[in-house]
Amino acid sequence: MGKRPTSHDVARLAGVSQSTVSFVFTGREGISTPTREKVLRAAAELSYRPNLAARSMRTQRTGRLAVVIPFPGLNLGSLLEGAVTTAREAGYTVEVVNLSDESDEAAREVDTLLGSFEYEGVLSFSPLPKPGLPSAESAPAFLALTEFDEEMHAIGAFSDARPLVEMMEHLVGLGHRRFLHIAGASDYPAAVARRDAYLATVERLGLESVGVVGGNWSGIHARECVEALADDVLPLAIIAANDVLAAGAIRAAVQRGWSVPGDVSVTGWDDVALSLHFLPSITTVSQDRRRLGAYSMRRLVAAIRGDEAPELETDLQQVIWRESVAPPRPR
Amino acid sequence: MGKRPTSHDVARLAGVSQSTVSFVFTGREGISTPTREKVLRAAAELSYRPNLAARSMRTQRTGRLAVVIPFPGLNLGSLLEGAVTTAREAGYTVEVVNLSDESDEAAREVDTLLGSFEYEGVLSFSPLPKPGLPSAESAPAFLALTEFDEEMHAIGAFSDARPLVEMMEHLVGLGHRRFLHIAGASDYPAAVARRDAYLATVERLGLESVGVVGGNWSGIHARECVEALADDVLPLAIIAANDVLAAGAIRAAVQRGWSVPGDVSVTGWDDVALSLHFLPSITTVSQDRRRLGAYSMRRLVAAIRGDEAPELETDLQQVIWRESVAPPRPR
DNA sequence: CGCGATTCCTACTACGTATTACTAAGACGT
DNA sequence: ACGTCTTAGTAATACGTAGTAGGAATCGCG
Repeated sequence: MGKRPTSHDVARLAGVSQSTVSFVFTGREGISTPTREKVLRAAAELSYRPNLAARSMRTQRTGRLAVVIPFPGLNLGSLLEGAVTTAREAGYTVEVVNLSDESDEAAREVDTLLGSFEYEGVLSFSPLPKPGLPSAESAPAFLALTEFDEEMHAIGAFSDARPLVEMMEHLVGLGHRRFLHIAGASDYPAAVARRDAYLATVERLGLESVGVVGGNWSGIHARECVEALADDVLPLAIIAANDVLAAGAIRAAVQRGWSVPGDVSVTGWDDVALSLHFLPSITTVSQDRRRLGAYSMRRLVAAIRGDEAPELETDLQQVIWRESVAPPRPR
Repeated sequence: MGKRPTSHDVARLAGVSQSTVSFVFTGREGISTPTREKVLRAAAELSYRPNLAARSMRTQRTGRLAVVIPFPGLNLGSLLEGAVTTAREAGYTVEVVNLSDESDEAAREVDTLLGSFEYEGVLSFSPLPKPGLPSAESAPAFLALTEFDEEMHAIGAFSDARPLVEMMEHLVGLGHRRFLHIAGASDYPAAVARRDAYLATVERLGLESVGVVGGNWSGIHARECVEALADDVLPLAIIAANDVLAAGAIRAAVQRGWSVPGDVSVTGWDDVALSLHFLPSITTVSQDRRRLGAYSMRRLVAAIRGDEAPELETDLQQVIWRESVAPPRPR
């Protein structure tokens, strides 16, 4: 069982020079069709594949990107899938990295990542420690999905809170006036964006806000927040940053004897698999995570190549109306 | 803003030869402490990092592993995280790959993956097309988490169905005699293992089985299966392969006017976030997915190095008893 | 003091590719 | 027939590292 074949082996078998083999594989012109086919046949016979390490050393390019995955294991699923597929189409391979949960340790890891020259770009699905960008000098192109870009636009539509506004306006249309927001962890820009959108909408429409509670992604905590509400708060519309928070809220409300959606309407976010089967099923925002991942990867690749950023896709999120929302029952 | 520093640059700055720098970084003995420190100081000043492409070309090793992620985006989360962390500790980087959803296309992709010499090992979290292993000659070490190994033991405890037996025995202890299994997709070994364990337990304890239904991971389908049950099937214990299936089953049961857990007890699997807040909360099997990922990666690394496989960890799964299970109500 | 053993370091080379500079051989126009 | 242009290929080289072979100085020991 010999060694891995090289372009020299292919050249010998095909009766040409190594340069010719290389030209065929890099697609350079000036190779006649018969020669090209001879080379390809020889390569197939030896099942030759270019040595990427050698190529990378020669071209000074790695063709590799890093993806930082979130620590709490926020459902990656199709997000990663979309990103990987897109990267491959662009000729890149994707490596997975995760950061320490200790903040300063993580900051150093990010620096190492950027300064390592191993990656042409880094895509982060995780909130990054504050001093993330600083040492990015001759560093690789960089994009953090969950961060805001220089124009303070949330990148990747992850943080696009417009569906929240749509839900609130709909609830107002149904007759709701009193709202509560259960927020997510504040180091997630998406959570901040939703909270801001909530406050702005309350202001704009002149609604009554019982408050903004929560501040992490814990369903238990959401329960406790609802348990702590005053008895006379009904009817109420609860805007949760998350399906988990929404589920906790619904459970607490039902256990207090409140009817959902009769007394309390609740909305979530993410369209988690169980939301559809919940009792009542949860009104939520579904995300096309695959396209979301693909979009952010396209954006990263464009940044690396110096192309202009691809247009922000707008229809990546969609409100799914379900049983947990209804007009407030007159008391 | 020059070029990336090389070991030659470090050597020049430290006043030693390039070999010495290399020796320092590969940890070879025979370098005096003062010299070592001189080199390290110079390296730090230039913020030198070894060029992995060059190293890989020299050593004929890539130090890279591939992870195949499942197509439907089965929750990866901490699974991937555990695997990546373990791989890094072992000195490997992890690349993510996903396969086409067309089966023969995917088979070719797997072959390419194994024959590419780019990876020292491949870990699959996804069911692989049938002819997965064949051309693995001088191919890299290989491990498919969701597959069975040569001894027909399910690898990685993913397919370890013992908690299912534990749940059934407990239900029998509560007084249950009549069972139903809602199975998962049969190309997932875990689903097959659970179904087999169900059938074996029914046989062993002499229980009445209403049947094995399902066959995919759809909660809607689970609903339909429960809706199709006869009226006189109560009391009943439903063993679902999944929390989603369990949720669908509960919803259908409640909508038929059956009490859960009064008339019907239900169990799931996975301890999805919403299960705790469901009404009733769902008895399920929690998995330490992080350790699961770490374990499978350890196993892969051991296979690559020719070490013997690490012992199968047994406490990776644990039954979580919740409200959806109770003694059958006398009718 | 002689001589092998040990310690510490250096010179040099191979790894497999992409690419630049070059050459040989036709094709073409006058 | 001669010079020029085009086409199709080859020879040679650099990329940055790890490791092999070797050399110089020091040490140990009788």
